[in-house]
This record gives sequence, C-alpha cells and structure tokens, in this order.
Amino acid sequence: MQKPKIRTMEKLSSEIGVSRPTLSRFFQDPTSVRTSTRARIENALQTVDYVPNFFATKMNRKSSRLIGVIVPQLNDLFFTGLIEAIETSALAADYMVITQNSRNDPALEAQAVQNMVAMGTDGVIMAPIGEASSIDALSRLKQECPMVFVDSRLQDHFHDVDFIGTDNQQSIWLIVDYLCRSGEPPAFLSMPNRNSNNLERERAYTSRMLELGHEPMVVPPSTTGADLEFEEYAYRLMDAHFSHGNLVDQTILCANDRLAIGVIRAANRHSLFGTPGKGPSRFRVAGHDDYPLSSFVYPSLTTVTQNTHAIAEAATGQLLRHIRREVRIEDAVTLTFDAELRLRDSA
Amino acid sequence: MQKPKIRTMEKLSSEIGVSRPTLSRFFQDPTSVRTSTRARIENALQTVDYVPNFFATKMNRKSSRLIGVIVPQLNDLFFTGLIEAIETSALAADYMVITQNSRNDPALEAQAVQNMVAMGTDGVIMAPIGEASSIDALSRLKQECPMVFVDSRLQDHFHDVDFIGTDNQQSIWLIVDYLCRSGEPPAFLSMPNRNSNNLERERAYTSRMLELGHEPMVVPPSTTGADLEFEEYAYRLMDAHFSHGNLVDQTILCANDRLAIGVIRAANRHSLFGTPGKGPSRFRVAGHDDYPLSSFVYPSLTTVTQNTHAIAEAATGQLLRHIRREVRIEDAVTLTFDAELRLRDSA
DNA sequence: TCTAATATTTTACGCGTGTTAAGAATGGGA
DNA sequence: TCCCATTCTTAACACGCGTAAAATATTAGA
Repeated sequence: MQKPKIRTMEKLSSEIGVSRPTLSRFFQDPTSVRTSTRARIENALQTVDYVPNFFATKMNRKSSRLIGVIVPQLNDLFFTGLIEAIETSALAADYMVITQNSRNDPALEAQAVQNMVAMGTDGVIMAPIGEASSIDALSRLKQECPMVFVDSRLQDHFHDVDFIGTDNQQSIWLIVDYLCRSGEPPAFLSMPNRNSNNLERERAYTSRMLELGHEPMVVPPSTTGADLEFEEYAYRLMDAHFSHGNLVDQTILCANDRLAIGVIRAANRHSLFGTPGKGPSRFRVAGHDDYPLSSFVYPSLTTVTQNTHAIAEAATGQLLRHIRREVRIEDAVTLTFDAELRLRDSA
Repeated sequence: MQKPKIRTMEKLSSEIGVSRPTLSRFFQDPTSVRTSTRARIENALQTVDYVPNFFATKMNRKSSRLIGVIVPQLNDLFFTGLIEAIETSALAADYMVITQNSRNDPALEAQAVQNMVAMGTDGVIMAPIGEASSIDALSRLKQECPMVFVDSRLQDHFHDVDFIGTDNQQSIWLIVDYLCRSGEPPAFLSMPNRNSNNLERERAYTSRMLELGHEPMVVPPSTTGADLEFEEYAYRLMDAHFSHGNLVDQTILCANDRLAIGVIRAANRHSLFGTPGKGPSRFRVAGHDDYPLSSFVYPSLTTVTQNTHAIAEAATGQLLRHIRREVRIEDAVTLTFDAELRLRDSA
C-alpha cells in the first residue's frame, strides 16, 4: 500500500532508467522531453513517492520563480483579498507566492524584506507600513529585485518605484461631494496610524471641503489605542464623544470602512440612527474601501469602492513586466483605480 | 553611501578575516564564537550588505526550522487570527512559518502539502478542507513530518493525528440550552460546505434538542451558492425564506457567526427585529465562533466563543513537542477548548 | 613559562539539483 | 536504406553553505 519513497533524483533516474538531467528537464518542463519518455516518467511517478527538494531546485538557478508579498497585517479582509488575487495571477504565470506579515512592526518588516532577499525572489509586491518603514531595508530590496508598492506608498522616498492603488483624491471627492449635496457636510475621522492613504484622504477631504465652501472638521485622533483594531479604536473614540453629546448630529466620513463599522456600533449604542417617535435622525456615517462586510452592518454602510481585484492584477502584471524586463525602472508608474459610490443606508 | 554587496559567505570570510566555518557558526548562533570574534564580525556586517542564502542554509541541515501552516481560506478572520497567533508562538521558538492557502480546493491542498514535503518542514499545522481532502497527500505528509489538525478534522482517517479545536458538543449545548430557556427553541442553519465542525455542530444541536424534548429543525441547505462567502450565502438563503413569510418568528442558531451575519442582514431587510409600533419581535439569531466583527453588527450577535489564541498556542506547542520527540505519535491527543457564552442583543 | 583547556582554522566532503558540452542513440523523411 | 534533426546519456562542474575531523592558535591557570 505504501509506495516506496525515493528521496533524490539520482535514485529516481536509476529506478526509471532515464538519466538525471533528463529528469531535471522533465520536472522543469514536461514538454521538453520526448512524448514516449514523458509517458515513461509519468508512469513511474505513479508508483513511487518522489518530491523534488525545494531548496536544491532553487539553488543553482537564475530565476527562483518566487514572488514575495509583504502586508502590514493579516487580520484585515482587504489585505487577504489582495493576497488571494495576487496568488491567482501569479500562479497563472507559474510563480509561487511567499507571503510575509510585517504586523505593523518596522523591525519585522525589515526582517521580511531580508527574507525576500535571502530567497532570491524574482520580485516583491509590498504594502508598506507607512512612515515607520525602514528606508534602508527597502532600498536594499529595491536594488536586489523589482518591487511594486500597493495600497500605500512611502511619501518622501522611492519615487522610482511603481505604485498601484486607489486614487484617493478621486474617491474622497466623490464621497464628499455626495455627502455635501445630500445633507450636512461631513467631519473626517482618520486612522490611528500614519500611512499615505490616511494623509492623502485627509488632505483630499480638507481641500474639497474648502472648495465647496465648507469648513473642514477633522476629528482629533486619540493618542491611545493605536494598537487596537480599527473598529474598536473608532468605537471607543466615538462612544466617548457621543457620551458627551458631541458629534451626535454630524455626518462622519471615515478614512476607511473598518473605522466606520466601529462608528456605527457606537452610534447604535446611542441610538443615533433614529429613535422611534423622535423623528428621522440627522446622524450619518460614510466609509471608504467597500470592506467585504460593509453591506452587512446595520445600517448598511455607504462607501466608495476600492477595487482590490484590479489592484492585485495590475500589481502582479506590472511586477511580471519588470521581471521580464519589458519595462525600464526609470519609468516609474503610478496606477490608480477610480472608486465608485456605493450608496447604502448609513448616509 | 551604498554598502558593498557580498554575495557569499566565502567572500565575507576573506573580507573580515575569519574562516567561513566560523562565520557559519556565527550565523547559526552568535554566542558560539568568541566575544572578540563576534564583535569583529558584527562590526564588519555594519559596513557591508550580506544576507545568507536562504536555500543554501536549509540544504544540508538536519532541521529546516520551518513550520508549515495550511488553511482552507484566507478571507476569514478566524484563520488569519489563527495564523498570526501561530506565528507568534513559532517565532518565539525560533521557527519560521510558511503559510499556504488551499482555497477549499483539494488539488491546491495536495499541492500545498507537497510543497511542505519539498521544503522539509519540521512540522505542519493544518486546517483541512474537509471530506474532500486528499487522503493520499495527507498520509504522505504525515509519514514525512509531524502534523497537527486544527479547527476541523477528517472524520474517518488520521485518528493517530492530534487535533486541537473547539469542543463543539459543549459549545452547541451551551448555546442551545440558553436559547431554549430564554425563548423559542432554535432552528439550525449549517454551512454550505461539509467539514467536521459542520457535522459535529449539527449533530450536537439535534441530540440536545431531542434531550430537551424539542423537535430539531435544520434549515435545508441551498444547493447553489456553495462558492459564495458565508455571509452572502446565508443572506440569500434566508432572504428567500423571509420573502415567503417563512421562519420570520423563529430563533435561528447558525453553525458560525459569518452565517449569522448574513442572516441578520436578511432579517433587517425584512424588519424582523421589531418594527416601531408593532411590539417586540420574536425573531432571534445566534452564532458560533465569536467572529471579530460579531459585536459590531446590529443587533450585536449573541454567540459562543472560539478561543483562537488558545487553539493556536496549543497547536504550536503540541507540534513542537512532536518535533522535539517529547511525545510519541501513538498517543494521539484531542485537545478541545470550552466555549463561553457571549450574550449580546440578537438573542 | 609551561601546560591544559578552549577556540578557531584548515581541510575535506556532502547536500540535491541546475547546467553545460560532447558524444551516442533514436526517429522520421527522402 | 541513409541522413539529419531530435533527444538522450555521460561526465563534469556549479551553487552556497552545513558539518565533521584534524591541526593549529589562543587563552587561562598554575
């Protein structure tokens, strides 16, 4: 019942009766050997247990056929969606994906980068932590293999690195305009951490509000709780405000949907979405990203979409072009996808 | 500004003036070389760019110091939480974690398993797809290195493999008892796919209902939509029921929180949670798992906890004991954690 | 200053596969 | 049947580092 285990290609070759180099070529590309030989090998493989040693195959090779993906956290469905989509594209191009989680820790991010270098990845797709990222580690990676930023970018460095993400100005203007024409001009709630999305969205909010003749109002971020999940952070912050009667008539535009989900919970706790007999409420919330669960909260969240799938595909495509040297590094590309309005019930 | 790049330990050794084997020992354990030598090496490393080749270091070594983790999907915060916790424990024991996503596809799962064998992982923690899992691939893995099942187990095989998860009988009884004593006995909504959790929970529900003298009622699963996310699946299914006036007075116990979140959306759409002026509603929902977002939906979800952190730690600990041969394979362990009730507003 | 213990170097081989070059075998078409 | 283009075998080297044994250097203690 147990198939005999063969541990090296050498033994396998003597077992089958073909030479080792032929086997080597077979495993890299089965069509590169004659049909009859291939059949012989494939038949033999049915009867034995043999798996080529991963490390040995990657050792003496010009290309590792490995693509690295580094994300700042895994407990976020935006990033997991991104990873899955990247994997799909990469697999289609016959690349294996190695994922590393930097956990919002610059040291871990640097470590992840070093692992990529050590594994000789052909390219890396990276969602950087933000301004805390180690410039040193990233520049080392950059000169080692092609890389592409997704989701967020580093503000003052790496202008020669591609970026694929959402056009925050377009998306924020879209939602700000909608909110302003449908009710009270919104206040803005930003993320506790500082990455480019946060800054760009806040800036876009402020400038658009001014253009529309409204006074921008940014909810002061809490100094504590930066280690919390977004939902919990926003919940606590807004719960405190509501408890003091602050912001209860406001429209709140959140830097992302996960914050908005926390705000909605706080608002529900304080019955801000209309108490029976007290007439329609004026409190509204809107988000940004179209998080997978945004349509499941109550009231369902009005937001603007972030096209995870398109971003992942574009990032992988651009990286592959770099790997194939079909594009020069000098021509750094910034590819952003337009957001669409998702009108639901929260605003 | 650019540090000179050294690509091999050989060159680095001649650069620094220590022998290569000494360097090799230094990288494996800095304390294994003399303090003065270590200082010399560490100083030199400041001035050059060198990172040991990952593959070469793993090649000729008895232990790869790699732990594999295979999950059936990434777009689920339960699994991402599990992965993060496993990584924490593994990192503390100086192991690196390689994660693979089987995407609920038996072929991909088999491929993932094969990758683990190819990389010579010292052990694998695996959340199997379920009954569709490839028995062949898994048994090959089992005889190659220690493995541990988490979350779900394979019903009719691998009784000699450890399992760490939640005690479904205890958890379901807990929630069934609560629901029965606080209102109408619940109906049961199960997952579209078939893994051990699904079956165990449904069985526990049925048996407990009978014990309590109630008629069990399992909502017939939809034949379509098995490829949907749980929330969407449950939403569509229940929306159809509610549209026909079915189940609108029921208490629904869901096999997991993600289903419950979909049910809540459907219920909200049909105003099942009490319309102003129509008196309190009888419709209730409860879930299972305490999904990170369950307290953020409205009404917040009553559920039973699944202790992700404890499961991850126990699984890693058990795997490490196997790796260190501190425990024999014959003594397969089933370690389950008791659930606790999380009473919220939905039931 | 000498000895013993410890630390390091030298030397050598091994890991499993990629890769190349030269020659041998094979197969298809004229 | 013969020739040529494929395909294969053989042989050898390469990859970057782990590891072991023996030789040498360093250090501590007397």
